[in-house]
Amino acid sequence: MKRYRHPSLKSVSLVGVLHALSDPWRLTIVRRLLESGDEEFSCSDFEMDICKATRSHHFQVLREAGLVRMRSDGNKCRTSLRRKEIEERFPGLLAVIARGER
Amino acid sequence: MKRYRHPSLKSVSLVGVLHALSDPWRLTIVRRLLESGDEEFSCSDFEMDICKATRSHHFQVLREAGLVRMRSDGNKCRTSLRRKEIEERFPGLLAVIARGER
DNA sequence: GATAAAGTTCGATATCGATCGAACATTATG
DNA sequence: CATAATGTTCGATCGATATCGAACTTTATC
Repeated sequence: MKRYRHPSLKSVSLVGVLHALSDPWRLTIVRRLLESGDEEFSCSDFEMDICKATRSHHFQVLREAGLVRMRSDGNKCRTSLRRKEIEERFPGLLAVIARGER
Repeated sequence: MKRYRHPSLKSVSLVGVLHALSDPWRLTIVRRLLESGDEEFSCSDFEMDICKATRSHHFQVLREAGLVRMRSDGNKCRTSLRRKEIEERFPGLLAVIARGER
C-alpha cells in the first residue's frame, strides 16, 4: 500500500504554495475541494482532459506544497484539502482562492 | 518616453496573478511595495542580485499580471502597487501576501 | 487465477521561464 | 557635447515543468 509523505505546514513556503496554485488544473482541483466541505475525492473523480500520469503529477505537486492530504484506500487514492492547517499558516488564502475568478 | 501598457484588472486571471507572485524576487518586490504605503519606487531602489535585464523582466511580469503600475519619470521608472484595484478584484489577496512567510 | 480498475513511476519530449551579456534608447550630469 | 545612469530589448542558454505513453503495482471483481 502506497504511503504518502506530507510536509508540515510550518515547513512550506508561501512561494511554494503560490507556485502550486499557479497552474490551471491545480487551481481547479483546489477549488473543487474547497467547494466540497471536507469531502474526500479519489483522483478519478476529477474529470480532466489529461492522461493519468499528468494528473498524478499535479496531485503530487499539491501534496508536496502542503495543500492536500492523500491516503490509500483500496486501490483508490483519497484526497482532501488540508483546510485548517492552511488557514492557520496562511490566513485568508483559501478565501481568496474560493472567491476569485468567477 | 517609454509608455507602459496596463491590463484592466477585469481582464487578468487569478492563475496569472498567482503565477506572477510565485517567484521569490517578484514576491519580495510586491511585499516591499506593500510595506511602503503608496510610495513609488524606481526599479533601482530594489537591491537584487540579478542583472538589470532580469530585473526588468520581473517588473514586466508583475505589470502584465496587473499587479503594478509603472510610469516613466525622467530616466527613472516609477513603480507602484495597484492596491485598490487588486483589493477590489481579489479581496484579501494582498493581506495574505503581506502576512505570510515570516 | 484472469482480467479490470486506479494510481504510480519512468523515460522522452517539448515548451516555458529565469537568467545573462550586449546593444540600444533616453535622460541626466559634467 | 561627452559621459554616466536608468531601463528596455534581443538573442542565447539552461533548468524547470507540463505532458504523454508504456510498463508496473496493487487492489477489486469475475
